Amino acid sequence: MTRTLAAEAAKHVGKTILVRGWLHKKRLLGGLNFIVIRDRSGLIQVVIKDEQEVEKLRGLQIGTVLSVNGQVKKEPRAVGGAELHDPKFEIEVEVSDEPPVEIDKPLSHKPENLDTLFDNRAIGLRNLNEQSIFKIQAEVEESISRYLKSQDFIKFNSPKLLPGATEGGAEVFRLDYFGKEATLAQSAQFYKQIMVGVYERVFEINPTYRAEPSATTRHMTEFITIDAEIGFVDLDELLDLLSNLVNSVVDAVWQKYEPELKDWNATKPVLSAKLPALTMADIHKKYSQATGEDTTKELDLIPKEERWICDYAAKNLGSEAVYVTEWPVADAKFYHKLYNDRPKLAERFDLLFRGVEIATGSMREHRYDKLVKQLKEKTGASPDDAGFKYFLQAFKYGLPPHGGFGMGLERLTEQLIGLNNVKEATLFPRDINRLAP
RNA sequence: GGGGCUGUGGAGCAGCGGAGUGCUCGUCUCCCUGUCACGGAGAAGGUCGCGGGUUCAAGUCCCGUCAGCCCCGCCA
Repeated sequence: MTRTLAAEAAKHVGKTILVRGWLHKKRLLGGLNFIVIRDRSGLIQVVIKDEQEVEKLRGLQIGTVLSVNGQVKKEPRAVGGAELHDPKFEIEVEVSDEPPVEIDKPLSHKPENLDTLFDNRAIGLRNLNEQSIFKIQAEVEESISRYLKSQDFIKFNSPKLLPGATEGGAEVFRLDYFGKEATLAQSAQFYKQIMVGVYERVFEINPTYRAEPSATTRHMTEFITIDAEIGFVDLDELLDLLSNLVNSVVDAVWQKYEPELKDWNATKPVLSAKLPALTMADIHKKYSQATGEDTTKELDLIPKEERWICDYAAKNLGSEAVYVTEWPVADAKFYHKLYNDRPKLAERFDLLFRGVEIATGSMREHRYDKLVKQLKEKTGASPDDAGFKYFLQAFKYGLPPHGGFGMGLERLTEQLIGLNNVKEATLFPRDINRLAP
């Protein structure tokens, strides 16, 4: 007999079907007994009266893999409107150990319990609420791909093992590479720019690695970045594209997973079609005036400012996401393009969403001579270093004006759902204290 | 790296100087024919993170240490 999924059972009322899955819940009442089976489609309840069949289940723990033949009965009292009667069980994988966490009710996401949550991740993820986080995340990823492809982007993959030299800023992981030193990619930056010379519009969704000793609710040592790069654009077009992308992702995810999002008490983000943009100087000024704390000397936004300006934008600009533009050159990377008329400012932006930075982007310096000059000034490195040489080659042989952005998949998921820690939106988080599971 | 907070059966918590570490969930046994956070009766399961100290008496107070979390810094 071919397998029928739990969610499809209601279509087979009166017929005998085969369901395969995991024992999710046992309620043995005596003469009348219920169990719930979980498969990839969801849950189905089985009603057991036959004592011999009940005996097969005795001693088996949640997680037991089993298959069951049973007759589908329409039953409004059961989840999904149908349940299985007169079941015959076959135990496929017997589980006799009690699971370390209960998976049939919500798991604790309190900060002090996250350690337990992650230590038991392999089992805890079977919880339907945990599952929903990563279904939502999968749709975030899918909808990003769909939107970018609809705009003529080509998806590609860049290498994550790189020769020593780096773009500066974050610390990188160093590792032995057959006697030479290699690093783990801190971004897809150089490769996506190189690919602009090939396809004009490219993106990838892959892991990136940072060896920062950060212990916060926003940072991990490994995370997934959506890296996009676009040729023949200016800053306004770039900001518009990202605005449209974010709006389209929010719509897609809410359309597909509204019940799951509401289970997490999520609210649909209020976003303007064109996300509002405020300059760094303006935000410092507004924040300093509102709070009395002077941040006008800061290069970047401090975390409190990020939260404050998001509140401000939600209340005054009709958007829970807001761009920060016009970054001081002192905080710019060597590949950032500076404003022609204001060389103290870079054409860089961050996108803040619900108090957290979810994306960063910029126009890139595409003129070879200027780029080499900025490289030398900013990093002190030689253009002949293996880490820069091939990147620069792309410019020497013609890259158009271009720009792009990197967006954190886990941070976006976290903020869409309303979680408090980016690790909760990560299947198997990696941070300064955790390397397993 | 700096500051703060927290470590108590498998999970989540209470106890904060004094009788026998208590509760909820889970597990096991028994009862239960519509449960769905089932209900009822009983049972098992603890080096109270670890090491010192104070005290007649220490999960409880002090010191150290380890682990985790939160904030700051770094960073995205």
